[in-house]
Amino acid sequence: MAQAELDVFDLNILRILQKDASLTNKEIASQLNKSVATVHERVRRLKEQGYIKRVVAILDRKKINKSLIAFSQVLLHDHTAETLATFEREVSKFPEVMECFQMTGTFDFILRIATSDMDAYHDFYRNKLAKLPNITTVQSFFVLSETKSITAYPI
Amino acid sequence: MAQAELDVFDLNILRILQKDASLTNKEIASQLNKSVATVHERVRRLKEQGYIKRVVAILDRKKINKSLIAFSQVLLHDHTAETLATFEREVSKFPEVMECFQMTGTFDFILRIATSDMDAYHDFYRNKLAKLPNITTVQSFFVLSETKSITAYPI
DNA sequence: ATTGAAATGTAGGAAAC
DNA sequence: GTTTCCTACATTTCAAT
Repeated sequence: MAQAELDVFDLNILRILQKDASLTNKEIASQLNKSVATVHERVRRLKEQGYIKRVVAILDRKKINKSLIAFSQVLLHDHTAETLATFEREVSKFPEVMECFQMTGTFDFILRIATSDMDAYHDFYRNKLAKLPNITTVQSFFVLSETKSITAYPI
Repeated sequence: MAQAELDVFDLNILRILQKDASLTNKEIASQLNKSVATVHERVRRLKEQGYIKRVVAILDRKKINKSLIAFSQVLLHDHTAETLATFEREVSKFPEVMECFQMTGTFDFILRIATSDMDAYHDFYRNKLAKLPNITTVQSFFVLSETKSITAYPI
């Protein structure tokens, strides 16, 4: 499968779907002055080729009792392939961990942790995260307020 | 409008839609052993009451030329309401800024910045971020690798 | 690759329980 | 609040360009 470049029409479709994937092909077609069948075919290809990874519902975290978001910076003892792989595998299993990135700089990983409150975070920290092997330090920062939070990349 | 509590059925619907919002009501109904109309009504309510904020397409950032993700920690000169509000308002206007959170700890804000590469980040930093008023320091960390990245809260 | 039109399936609304 | 029924609309396929 040749990975064709995206044209302006593809990009416009992606822009729209990143913001609202509940729009119908008809509405998208009308915005972009194309036929419904063409939009359908383009969207099918964008999914098939992996540009669109998935379509998800974004919830209001405060309404579902995930009021506390923490960013936790983790430093490991060493950086052997084994140590890194073990940490990544184990930390990914925790449902509280929504994101885990290996980073440049003075620590190794940054985690985004979602819990209901500080008690739940504390429990996660003591009984899950801090029990993983080879951790030197964990430094946590908590979200006070959310100024902007979007999933759409600027394209 | 009374904000009713969510029952197990609501939570199951939210769990499913957080992972795949392209499923039809029919498929959800079959998974949960309920009728399509019931699922339809529950989903309608979950949207109306704001539990579901929006439905979006998640793209593969590397395929759309957003290979570089930075987390930037920002410290401001002061914390008057005016200074905070101005920073929040202005930084939110930049399309590269996908997230902005005010934080506890040794800095004021954490930003998630998406750009194509280090040159583009540098340009963003010098010509946009660093030009905002009242910034004391910006410390940036870059994603080396993505171990886990989901939008679904654990519920 | 794009289109209009046909066929299929789903969403959305109404009425009864 | 749930179910069944019904209509409108959306998706999907296809032949033609």
